[in-house]
Amino acid sequence: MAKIKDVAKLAGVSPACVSLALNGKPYVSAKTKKRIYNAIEQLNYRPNIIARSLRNKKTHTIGLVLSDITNPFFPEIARGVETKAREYGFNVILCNTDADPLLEKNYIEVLLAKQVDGLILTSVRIMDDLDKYTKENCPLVFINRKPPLSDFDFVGIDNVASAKMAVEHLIKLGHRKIALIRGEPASSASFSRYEGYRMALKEAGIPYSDNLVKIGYLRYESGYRAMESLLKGSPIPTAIFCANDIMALGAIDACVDRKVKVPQDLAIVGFDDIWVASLKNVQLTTVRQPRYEMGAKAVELMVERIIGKRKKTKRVILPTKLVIRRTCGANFKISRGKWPNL
Amino acid sequence: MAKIKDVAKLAGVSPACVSLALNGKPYVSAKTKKRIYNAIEQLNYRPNIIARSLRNKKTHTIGLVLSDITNPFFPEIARGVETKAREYGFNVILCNTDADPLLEKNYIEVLLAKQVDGLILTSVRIMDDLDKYTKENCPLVFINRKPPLSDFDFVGIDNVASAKMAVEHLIKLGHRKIALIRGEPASSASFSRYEGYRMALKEAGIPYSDNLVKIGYLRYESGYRAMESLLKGSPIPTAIFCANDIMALGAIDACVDRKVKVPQDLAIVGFDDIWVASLKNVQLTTVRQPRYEMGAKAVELMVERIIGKRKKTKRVILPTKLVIRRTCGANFKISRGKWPNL
DNA sequence: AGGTAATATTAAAACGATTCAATATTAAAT
DNA sequence: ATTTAATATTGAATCGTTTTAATATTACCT
Repeated sequence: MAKIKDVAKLAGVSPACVSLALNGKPYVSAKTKKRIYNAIEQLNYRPNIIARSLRNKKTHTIGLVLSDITNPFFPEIARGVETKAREYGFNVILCNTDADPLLEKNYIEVLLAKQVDGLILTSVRIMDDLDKYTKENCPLVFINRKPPLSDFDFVGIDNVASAKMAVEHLIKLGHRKIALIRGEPASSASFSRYEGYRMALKEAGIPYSDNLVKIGYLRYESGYRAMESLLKGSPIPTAIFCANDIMALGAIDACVDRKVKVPQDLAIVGFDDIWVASLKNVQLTTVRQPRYEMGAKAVELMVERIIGKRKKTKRVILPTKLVIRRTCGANFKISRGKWPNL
Repeated sequence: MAKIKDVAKLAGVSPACVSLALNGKPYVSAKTKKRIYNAIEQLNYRPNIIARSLRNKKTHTIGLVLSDITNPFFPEIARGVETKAREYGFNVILCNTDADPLLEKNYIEVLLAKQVDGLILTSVRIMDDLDKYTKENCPLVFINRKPPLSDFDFVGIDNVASAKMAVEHLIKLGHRKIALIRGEPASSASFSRYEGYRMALKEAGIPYSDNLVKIGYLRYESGYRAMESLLKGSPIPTAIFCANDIMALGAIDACVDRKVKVPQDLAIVGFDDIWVASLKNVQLTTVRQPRYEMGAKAVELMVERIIGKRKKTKRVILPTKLVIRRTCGANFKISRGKWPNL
């Protein structure tokens, strides 16, 4: 591989001059510039960015830590991050942690050692122990789940209000026995959605019952099992709010297997609005979360930090939207049919 | 940030010694080792991997170039790549190209400049002009679409046989008017599936008709439109083989909108077996492609090259499997009902 | 021409690690 | 105790850039 010295020799100038030309610095005459570019062409020279990074203390690389790119929640975030990062001239290192705090920590350490210019952490588990990264010169931006104590940059949604909106929709349709399939208590987002659920019930004067709340792990199987359990329990709900779409799909499938008709027998609302939700055979009512924008915005916050434009922490809350589809359509009136096998 | 010199000073040894200790080289006495580790602890030292990379000419980073992580085909490949890469101590830079050849080329150049140790290219468009990368010391591995001329490492499936298997299934069910919604002619994978389709027809003595073949772009909308067009055309097929699941889902939705019942009126087979295909309300018959394994295998090929274990090119063909579900179940007998609106 | 100012070019010192050859120390063998 | 061998440690060069301060060249003005 040709290096800057080779280019310099061939062009009959010094390496310094080549560097200046390459970086568009002033005071490089037109004719030497031409000679340099010719030499670059001839030698097929490509600057070694690692060497440049070492010198400049900038890698133009950021880390994206998420639990699993295979989970339909994440690809759009990743895409938002990557596309916006490219706009600013950054590359993105993708890290799947499977929500394992140990892996999360490992990855963060590796990325910092690799001198990434910034770190975007989505749905991260580790919450304590994060403070020590405050003094690193590497900005951290959180998406979706925010560390409770420390003040880091953050992009997310209003989970309380969004969940409340979803449940209020069910209430407006006439439902009063509304179940919740929620996420893990440890997650701040999941807890907020739980709060929104309770708030909506309270404001409507509907009593809260623990029997109607199941904990899932935001996975299809969790939704399926939680639904089974709800159908066996008492009271049997007429509507269900799921903390994410994947669990809602699991819940729907549990209904299909038991010949419970959605929405005739049971209304279901999800959360996220993943692509599947819009298929004609699915038509899941859900709360849309602007995932692409969340990723893109996170990069913007990060870049503001990198170029030192901002010192104060910033929390960005993006708007959500209730997308009404078949699983609890607007015209739906409670008229539960007969349930077999219950 | 502490550097190796600081650690050395605090431990009362030379930087060289610290380096030897850190890299587990022999001939560092136990007691100095202890002093060194203490110093590292105290200073919160973290080796600068950029500096190390410059010296070692190894970045332990690979590039993954794909068209769009948002396309359900890719996340599992990416996951396979990332997980296997981690096993070997590599990080993965994710690049979305939207199948734009210019972007592909840009990314490849940037990644090479960033001195990645290897490059995994999936569904890549640029085919000529790739030869110049043969002499780079950076191994390239292709997934899914292989460059026709040059011999690069490759991981994929037998598209001809897999498509043939899918169409043969339809034939076995009694279908004779079988349409194909294929991918772009330029793609080798799409062409092979087309070949498989023709081959199956030929062997069954079914005449081929251009009227039954529509070109899509592997996207939902393409599938939807192609289906519309097929339903308007002549002859009207009794079964459709789609070159990927997303188009199959689009086709199904076009059927739903026109009250054409799947599979009663029309059988549909997809390709890929994305997660959605298994939902109870979808139940798409399809050809499973081991995407995670493809990604993982690609990394293995790459690593073999990186450590210089292998010089000859290798092409790995992974097995596919026909997953039979509702959209053309095994018990399905052609008994087309009446189609409204045709 | 001569002097100054503006424009071009370059040598050398970083950046933070690794490694090799050279040297220092300890252990083993006589 | 002395030599030899084995084990530890280190100085200095290196990886391929960028940048600063110094120097060289050209252009401009009287």
